[in-house]
Amino acid sequence: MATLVRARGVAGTSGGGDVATMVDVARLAGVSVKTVSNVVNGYPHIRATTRDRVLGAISELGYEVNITARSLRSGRTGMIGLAVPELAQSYFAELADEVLAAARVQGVEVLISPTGYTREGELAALAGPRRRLIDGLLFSPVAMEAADASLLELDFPVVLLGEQIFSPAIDHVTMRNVEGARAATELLLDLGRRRIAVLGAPHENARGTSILRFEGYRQAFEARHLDLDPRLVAWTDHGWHRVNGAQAIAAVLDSGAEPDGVVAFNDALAIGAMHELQVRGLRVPEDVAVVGFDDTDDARYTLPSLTTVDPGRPEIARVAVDLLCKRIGGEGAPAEPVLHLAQMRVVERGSTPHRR
Amino acid sequence: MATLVRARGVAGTSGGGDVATMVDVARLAGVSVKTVSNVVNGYPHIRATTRDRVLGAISELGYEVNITARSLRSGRTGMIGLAVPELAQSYFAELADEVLAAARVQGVEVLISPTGYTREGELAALAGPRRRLIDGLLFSPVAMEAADASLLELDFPVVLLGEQIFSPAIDHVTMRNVEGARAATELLLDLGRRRIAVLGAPHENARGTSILRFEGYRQAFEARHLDLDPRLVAWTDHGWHRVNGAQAIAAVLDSGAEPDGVVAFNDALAIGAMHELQVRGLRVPEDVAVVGFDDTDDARYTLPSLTTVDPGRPEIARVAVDLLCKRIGGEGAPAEPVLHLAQMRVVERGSTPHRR
DNA sequence: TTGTAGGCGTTATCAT
DNA sequence: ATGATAACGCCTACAA
Repeated sequence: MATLVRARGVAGTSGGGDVATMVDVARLAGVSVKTVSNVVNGYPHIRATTRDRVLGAISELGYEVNITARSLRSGRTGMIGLAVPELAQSYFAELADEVLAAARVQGVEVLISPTGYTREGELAALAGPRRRLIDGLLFSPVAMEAADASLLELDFPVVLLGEQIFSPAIDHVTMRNVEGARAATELLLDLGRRRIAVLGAPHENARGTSILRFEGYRQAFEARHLDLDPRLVAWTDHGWHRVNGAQAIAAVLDSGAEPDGVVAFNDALAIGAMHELQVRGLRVPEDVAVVGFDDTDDARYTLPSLTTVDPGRPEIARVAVDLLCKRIGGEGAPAEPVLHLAQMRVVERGSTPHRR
Repeated sequence: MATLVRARGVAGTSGGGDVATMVDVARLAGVSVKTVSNVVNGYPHIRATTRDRVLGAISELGYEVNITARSLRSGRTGMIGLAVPELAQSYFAELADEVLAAARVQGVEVLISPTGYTREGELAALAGPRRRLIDGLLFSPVAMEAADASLLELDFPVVLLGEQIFSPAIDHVTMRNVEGARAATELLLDLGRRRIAVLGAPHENARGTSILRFEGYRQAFEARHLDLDPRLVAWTDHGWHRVNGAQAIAAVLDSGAEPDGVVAFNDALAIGAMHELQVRGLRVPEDVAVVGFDDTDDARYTLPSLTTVDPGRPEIARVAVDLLCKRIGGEGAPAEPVLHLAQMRVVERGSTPHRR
């Protein structure tokens, strides 16, 4: 029927401000739509002259493929999700930058969902209309409970970035939490410190990260047959921000525990604690040596600069994105679920004295 | 024709792991597809019993509307872009969190593109396939040149967040740069400081932000008939990170200029500078008072805590998202291009002595 | 108030 | 190596 011909096709012009489609390109190049599609998608068996004609028409019309139409047809959106608590926490901001860079290499876009440290926020990242926008999800849960683990078995690939080991059936890419916290604690023990406060310890609603890092702290003491002083163990009520670190070390100091070292479970806690120590007239590292965790950029420019555990964040981002893309593509993906632990190392700076 | 009936329709089952479509819902509810669409989109004139039947079928099948198909049909994706240099810079990370929150209120998704402080990165955010994924763009350019301004006149809405006033034809939502820098400088002058270094001053490839904030610094001196010492004016080669602040103040100190105050054009520069000052044995604020710009969370937990200019970031995010959504919807949008300057204020902390 | 018939721009199938 | 045609799932006319 004549009505099948589109209006701007009838007019025979390129349509002015209108956006060119494959039909327009095909008409200008004198080929079929399928051939244009083949050229656009790099299909190999195309005569060079044909390809040149098509490419000429494409650049003449300023044609760009309509990703929405491709998505509808192919069932893939070319986007992956990144669900993290908030970007204002440097660790997640830097992780997001690295995920975005790795995604660019893979040719996929990233849709970031802040989950706000809440269970509801995390469940919303898994369900809802957002799920239809992405082909897979990088998920860093901190508030979900073990009982929610079954929700992770979705009809599309999920790679967990956090430390919550919910299920051996799901891919995890994460850091050596136990080893990192143990190495941080051992650094202080090597320096002769014995009254080492720990900030971010697990309490009732413990997060996986907290449990694992505390285990590293505990192991370091146990290996040397030293006892833990419960007054030196501080947990935080509302997250691991700087303010929580300041409050936590204040509670330790007020208890009369007189710490000579601090292991903080992230850099923000360490920075807050260092601030509070210095405000109270204690010298870092002479009176109290401090070690953080995450090696965020913040840690380089405190005074003194902060000794911290580098968890291998770029490696985590790259491995996780590559793995997720393989799962989505279905090619080259390992048959078994992956548990990848990134390379870890302690970065010694001014908040701990030099080791001899 | 019989071939139009889909395979799983013939089978008459719900299709197991298959995803339900409007056709499935319509069949189960015994209504037409159009009616399902009406219910989903909140069309008012529907009989209550019909709506209930449809809603029942929707929940029974676990149906969710296919956003991709809706996008193809409607020509909108329901996503907006946010193009900023990098998330690792706290200002942009906190801005991104606030944009995401405002977008959630508006019911749109946000696609973040890091532009890496490069002209190519910024042009890529405007062109390329990414453009087809979003209905509008929040754009914070720092490297584009005035000659590129015409590229901003796209076939879809753009709201500029940066300070580059390229064209009066484009919506801008930004901060009071001149007033903020002037207020910061005047605070130091009020305290009796006269040798006030400025970090982040414009040089050849000047960014708009730098030019505007330097103008504020200049005005404060001019208003008091004081001269500028060029040795106190420091620009940075590679961005406004902490390391650049440390290098810039080092250059000032090495010139023998002996500053008693510092105005840094963002908090990262201020933190780097404060670090370098203290490493060299200078006391903040006694010997050198320091003021930053941006009121990032970083500024609260330096030692001393950092006096800074709060540029009204949450207001910027909210106003920009709301304006962009209005432009996209075409309803309630102002006829003229908007220039919105957010409320600004100086937050006094420990890096400047108390004013009497 | 509800139903029917395209078509949004792309890719897959099948044919040539 | 290339072409014709049918979906992908939804929404807008128009019809009833």
